Amino acid sequence: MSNMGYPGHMELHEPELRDVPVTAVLAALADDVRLQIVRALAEGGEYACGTFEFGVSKATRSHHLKVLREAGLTRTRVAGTSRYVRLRRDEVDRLYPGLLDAVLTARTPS
Amino acid sequence: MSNMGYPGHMELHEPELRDVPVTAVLAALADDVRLQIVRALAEGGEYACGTFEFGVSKATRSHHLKVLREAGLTRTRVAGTSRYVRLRRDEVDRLYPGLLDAVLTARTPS
DNA sequence: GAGGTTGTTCGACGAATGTCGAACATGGGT
DNA sequence: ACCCATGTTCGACATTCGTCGAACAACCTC
Repeated sequence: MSNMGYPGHMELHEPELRDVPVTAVLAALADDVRLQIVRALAEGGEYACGTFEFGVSKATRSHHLKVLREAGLTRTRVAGTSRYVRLRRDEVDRLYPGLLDAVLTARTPS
Repeated sequence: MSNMGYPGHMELHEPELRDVPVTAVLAALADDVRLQIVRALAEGGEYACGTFEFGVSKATRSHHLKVLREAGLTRTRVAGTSRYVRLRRDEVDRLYPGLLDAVLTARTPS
């Protein structure tokens, strides 16, 4: 069992939320597809990336998940060929109280 | 000159906050210059547009104030050649409780 | 009215963003 | 080993965005 480094695969960039500019966090949430992803994640638990089928290609989906991750909003666990994403709810709520609640409960203006 | 139906002055577009998509509200706040403006406005009261000198030209400043206004975040009162802007704090707080507080109290991770 | 102040609008430009298909990488199954 | 499923990365492309100077419009004061 080699407990040494991880030569083969890239480490996932998951910054601390406090190191991310507020504008980056807001920009990450200011997209319809990403907001749908966040809403789905807010149900709780982990979701494989492939779960999110919102009318975009898998390349685009991967891009959006990267934006959310690098904004400090999600955490990703690698398991085999799949990656499981979950919302960093407690951390977001602690640093930005009310932000997620405000965004998630928003009604879409018909 | 005859009156050609051309309006004497454009009406300011100030939508109701509930008619603005959440993504538009978030996008309006996801900019450094606009965030500085909102922070200044959060002090309370009205501010003339020229008050905001944040290293951008007056054309850019006018653009940012338009974005904030059309996102339903600010209200503008015309008085002579000046325009006085104020934050629609109550309405924002009512529709998105915690949003402004979360954004305004954010520390810059510089 | 002339001139100055305040703010908006109009192109124009570069940068950033969302999107896709295709190629690639990795791991699981048979 | 081969194939397939899951995701990422790489151009490429169109669109949007932030920025500016210049022109314009409205207003106030002399």
